[in-house]
Amino acid sequence: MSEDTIRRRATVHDVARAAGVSLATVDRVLNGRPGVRAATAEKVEQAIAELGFARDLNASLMARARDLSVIFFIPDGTNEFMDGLAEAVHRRSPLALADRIHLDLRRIRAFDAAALARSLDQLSAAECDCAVIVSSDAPEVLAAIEAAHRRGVTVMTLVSDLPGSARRNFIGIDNVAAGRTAGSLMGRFLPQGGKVAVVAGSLHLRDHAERLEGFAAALRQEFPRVDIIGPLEGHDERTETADIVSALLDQNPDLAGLYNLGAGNGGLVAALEKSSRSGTVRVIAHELTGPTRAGLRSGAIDVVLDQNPDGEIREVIAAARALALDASRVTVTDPIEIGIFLRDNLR
Amino acid sequence: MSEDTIRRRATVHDVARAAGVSLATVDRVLNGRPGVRAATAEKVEQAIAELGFARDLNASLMARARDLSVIFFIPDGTNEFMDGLAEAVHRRSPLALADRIHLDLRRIRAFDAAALARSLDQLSAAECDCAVIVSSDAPEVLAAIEAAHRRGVTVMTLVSDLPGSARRNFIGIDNVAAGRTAGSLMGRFLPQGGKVAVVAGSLHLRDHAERLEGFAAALRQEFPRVDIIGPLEGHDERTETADIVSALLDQNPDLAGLYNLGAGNGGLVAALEKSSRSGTVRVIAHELTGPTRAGLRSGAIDVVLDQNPDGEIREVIAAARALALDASRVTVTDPIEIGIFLRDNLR
DNA sequence: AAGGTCATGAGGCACGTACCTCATTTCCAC
DNA sequence: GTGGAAATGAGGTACGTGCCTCATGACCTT
Repeated sequence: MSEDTIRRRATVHDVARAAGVSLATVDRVLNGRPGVRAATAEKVEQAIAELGFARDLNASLMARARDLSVIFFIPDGTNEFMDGLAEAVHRRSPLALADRIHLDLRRIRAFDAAALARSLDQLSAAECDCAVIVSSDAPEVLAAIEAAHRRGVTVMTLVSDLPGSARRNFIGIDNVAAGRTAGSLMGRFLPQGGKVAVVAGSLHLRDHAERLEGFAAALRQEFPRVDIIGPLEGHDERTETADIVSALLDQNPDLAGLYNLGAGNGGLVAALEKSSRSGTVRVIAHELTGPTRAGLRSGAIDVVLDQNPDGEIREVIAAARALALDASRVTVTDPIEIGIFLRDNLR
Repeated sequence: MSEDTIRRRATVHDVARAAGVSLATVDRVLNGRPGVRAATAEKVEQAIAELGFARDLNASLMARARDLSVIFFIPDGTNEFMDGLAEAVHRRSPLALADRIHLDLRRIRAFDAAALARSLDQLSAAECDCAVIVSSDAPEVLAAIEAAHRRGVTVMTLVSDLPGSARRNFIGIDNVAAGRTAGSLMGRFLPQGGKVAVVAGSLHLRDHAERLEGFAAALRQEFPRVDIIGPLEGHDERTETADIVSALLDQNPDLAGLYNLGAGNGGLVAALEKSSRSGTVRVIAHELTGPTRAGLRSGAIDVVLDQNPDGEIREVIAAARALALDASRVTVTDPIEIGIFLRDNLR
C-alpha cells in the first residue's frame, strides 16, 4: 500500500470545493448562522455527506475564544453518593481543561425541583454548552429542559433519567437490571430460601422503584422460596434507616437477607452491628461510599452494587464533546456498567 | 470575580518570555532536539515548572505532520478473549482517529515470544509512538521492550504485566483480587462447604497463577469448609478443557463448585450440559465471550468475572495521549475494574 | 429604474504548537 | 585573538476551524 492511498480527513476546504461555494458559506451552514439560501445550504449538506466530513473538534475549540462549558447540577444534602459524584467532577476537571472543556459544579437543594428549574432557566447558550442534571420527575424541570434546549443549551440527565423530556442523553445504569442482579445474588446466597427485607429511600424516585421491580421479579422467577418483606421507606436518611433496620431485626429473628436499594447506609451498618446479627444476615446495598465500604470490611454488608461515578463523569464529557461536534447525530457512549463489590475487590 | 482573574493557560510564548529565551529554544527543549546548553535548558525547565506549563496536545498534533500512532500486538489463535480485544480496538478506531490518534492492530502467534520480540525490534519512533503488547514473561521480549524504549518507542503491557521490564504502563485488572473475588463468591454460594475444582490454562501464565493464588487464599481465610481440587491445566483449549471437566464430574459425584480461571469455556459449558449436572454445580469463569454468555444464559455458569476490553482499550489510548503530552510525568489512568456478571446484568 | 435587502465570495487574523531556514552571537581551544 | 563549532534568535509557514470585515452581485419592491 503506497503513501497516496492514505486518505486525508475531509476539511471545510474540501467541502467548499465540492459544493462549489466559498469557505464563508460552509462556515455559515456549519454553525447555523443566517444568510444562506435553502438551496445553497442543501448543496453544502450534500457535500458534507458525500465527503463524510466531520468537523475537527480540537481545531474548532482552539479557534473559538471560549472553552466548551459543561455545568453539573448535583443535589446537595446528606447523600454520600452525590458527594462522590461532585468529587468525581473535581477529579476530572483538570484533565478536561487540558482538552478545553470547562467543568462547573453547582449544588442544588435535593428534591427542590423549582430551584433546579430556575437555575436551568438562567443558563444562556453563551455561558453553557451542556447542562447535566440529577433530577426527579417534576413538570417544572421538564419545562425548563425544553426551554433550555430551545435556547441552544443541551441538557443531559445523570443517574436518574427523565425519558419524556427534551434531555439529549442519559448517563447512568440500568436500574431494573441492577435490581435483578441483587435479587439473583440474594437468591444464590440463600439456597434454602428465607425471608428478605427490602428498604428503599422513596418509591417516588424512579431509580428506586426500578430497582425494586427488578429485585422482586428476579426472586419471583428464579428463587420462589425466598419471601420479600416490605418495602419500607427510610428516605435515604441515616437515623430513619437505622430505626427501620433495628425494628426489622427485632421482629424477624429468622431474617435471612436485607436489600437496601437506597441510601442511608450508615444507619444500616450501625443497626446491624448493634444487633450482633451482623454477618449472619446476607446484606446487599447500593453505591460504594464511606459507610458501605466500612460495612463490607466489617462483614456487615456482603455485596455493594455501584455505579462508578468517575466513569459516569467521563462519559458525560465524552457525550458533550460528541454533541459539540455534531449536534444532529445520535450520540453513542460506552454504557455505564453495574459494579459488584465484595470485600475482596474493593477499589 | 471579574474577568481578569481568569488565568489563561501558559503557552510556549509565556515560557520563552519567562525564561528569557526565544521560542526556538523552548521548542528544542520541549522536543528533546539538540543544540541547547545544559544551563539554558535548565532555565527553560524552571520556567515550565513555575508557570505550570503543559503542552497542548491537540495543538501539537495539529501542527505535526502525522497522527499519534499506537500499535497493538495481540495474540492470534483460538482465544475468544483476544478476539474481543481486537474487536475493541476496531470499535474505538474511528473515535480515536477523530482525535488524531491512529490505532493499528497486529496479530502475533500466541505464546511466540520470539516473533513478538522481532516485531518490536522493527518498530521505529517515526512510525510508532506507543506499542501495546499482551505477552508472557520471556527474556527476548524484555530485551525488545528495553531496546524499543531506547529508540523512543513507548511500550505498554495489556492484560498481563511484565513488572521487571522497561514497559511504561500496565493496563489491566488486579488478578489476585479477581481470584479472591471468585473465592469469596464461591464460598458464599456454598454455605455448607463442599468440593470445588479449579481449572487453569497454564500456571506459567502470570495472570492465571495470580488468580489461583487469590482464590485459594480467600477460601482458606474465609471459608475453610470448602476444599479445593486441582488445579488442572486445560491449556486454554476447548476440547482439552471439556475432557478435564467431564472427568472431574465423573470422578466427583458430590462436586459442588467449579472455577475456570483460564479460557476454553466452550468446552466447559459443553461438558457441563452433557453431564446433566448443569445448574447443580456452582460455576465461576472468566471473560465475557460467546461461550461464557451462552453458559450464563443456560444456567451452566453462575458468574463470569470480566476485564472490560473496551475499557482497557480506552485507557490505553488515554495513557498514550498523556504520555505524548509529557513523557517524564507519571501517568495515572482510571483503574480497570473487575466486572462481575450474572445472567441478570449481561451487557 | 432606483434603492434596498439579502446571499455570497474573498481574504485575513487568531488559537498553540511543530518544524524549517538563515543569520547572528557565544564559547572554547589553540 | 582567531578559527570553528555550537548555541541561540528571528521569523516564517502549516495544521483546521471560528469569526470578522468588506465588496460584489442578485433579486425584490415601489
